[in-house]
Amino acid sequence: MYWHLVVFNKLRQFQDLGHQAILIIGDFTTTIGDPSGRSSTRPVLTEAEIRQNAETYLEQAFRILDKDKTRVVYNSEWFSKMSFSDCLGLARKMTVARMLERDDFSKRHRENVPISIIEFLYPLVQGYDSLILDADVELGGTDQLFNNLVGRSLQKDAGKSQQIVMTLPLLVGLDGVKKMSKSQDNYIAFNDSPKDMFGKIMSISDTTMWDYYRLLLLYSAEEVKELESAHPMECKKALASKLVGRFHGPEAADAARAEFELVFSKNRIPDEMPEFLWSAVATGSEESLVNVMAATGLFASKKEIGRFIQQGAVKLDGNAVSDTMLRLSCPEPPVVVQVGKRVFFRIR
RNA sequence: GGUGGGAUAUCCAAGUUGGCCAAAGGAAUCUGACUGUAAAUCAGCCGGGCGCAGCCCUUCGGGGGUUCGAAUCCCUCUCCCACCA
Repeated sequence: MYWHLVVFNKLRQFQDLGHQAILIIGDFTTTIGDPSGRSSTRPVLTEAEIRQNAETYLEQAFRILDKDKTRVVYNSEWFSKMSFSDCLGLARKMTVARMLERDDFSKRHRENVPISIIEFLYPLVQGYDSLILDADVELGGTDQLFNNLVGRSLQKDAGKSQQIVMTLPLLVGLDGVKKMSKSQDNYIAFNDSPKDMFGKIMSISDTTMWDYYRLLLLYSAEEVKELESAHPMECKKALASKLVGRFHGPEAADAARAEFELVFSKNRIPDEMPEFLWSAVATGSEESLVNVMAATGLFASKKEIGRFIQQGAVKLDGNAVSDTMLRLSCPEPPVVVQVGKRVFFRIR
């Protein structure tokens, strides 16, 4: 996910300056659930899901980080060995009053939204990571400030030198309002296809775009200012090209840009799209458009398809369809069905 | 431990003298218009099936019941909140 790029970028800078990075996989922590910024308790993931997540995470990380200067640790290494009395000993280090300093907790407490005790433990658990690893700098989003500071107290308590906490601005998601996160489904993934990635970036708002320039491409304030005099759309295309290029290479970026311009700026039909054989989507020589579309499995229901047609979102070879009862026969030559701005498929 | 309040669609939230409830309103998503797949604005849609101005099915925390008929009444279970202890 793109948000990670913000942290990875910073880590990479540290590496380039000769530091070693440690990535902590919170495989243990995940079983608790991070309360950050959410109003209800997070569902617990299974072990298999956690492992899978960790793998994709690392794969993404090493697109940016220097593998030789990175150490990967799993926090289950130390937490799974802890006894209950160890746990209580850790809990002793924190008071409820201090915990309620945390904005998220005090807010939920005020509004009578449940806070599970286990969530109170989370900052301690995370702080303990720093203690075990003798961290000297910890990076995180601004929403992690409290948790990271707990690491400092634990280190101080243990008579060790205290880590520096460096918080990084959160990345706004595609909606332009909430922070980018998986649960909000407003994210761009590192492994999104070039086409999707390009499209997602083009859909962000102009204000969000400058954040992306600064946080993802590390543009300085002056550089951004300079760009602001250009046409925003051009800036956005440039942003999209650069980012797609970073993950998929320059050729893919050029191709994605070319296709975007063809399809959305010139309203042309893209070259590549899913294809369905007539025999696979129809039962006889004639079939209703609704049934044919439903058979592709691209839509939630026939009701939805009916709505699309009524609203003029469906086009056959570029011509809008208005009749919900329209019947088709095996198309010759193949026909291109377009739904909305970005769904295309061909029937042959 | 006691008493009271609550659980409604993706989220928030009406509805609880039983029928007019597939369920008000808001938000989000989605579609159309305008555009630059930006923002703002306007309009529409917003459970599913049927050749569909109609009919049918599933839904109001879970299960059971009363009734011609239940989101609404009764029983029970689960979870949440508040006050008292």
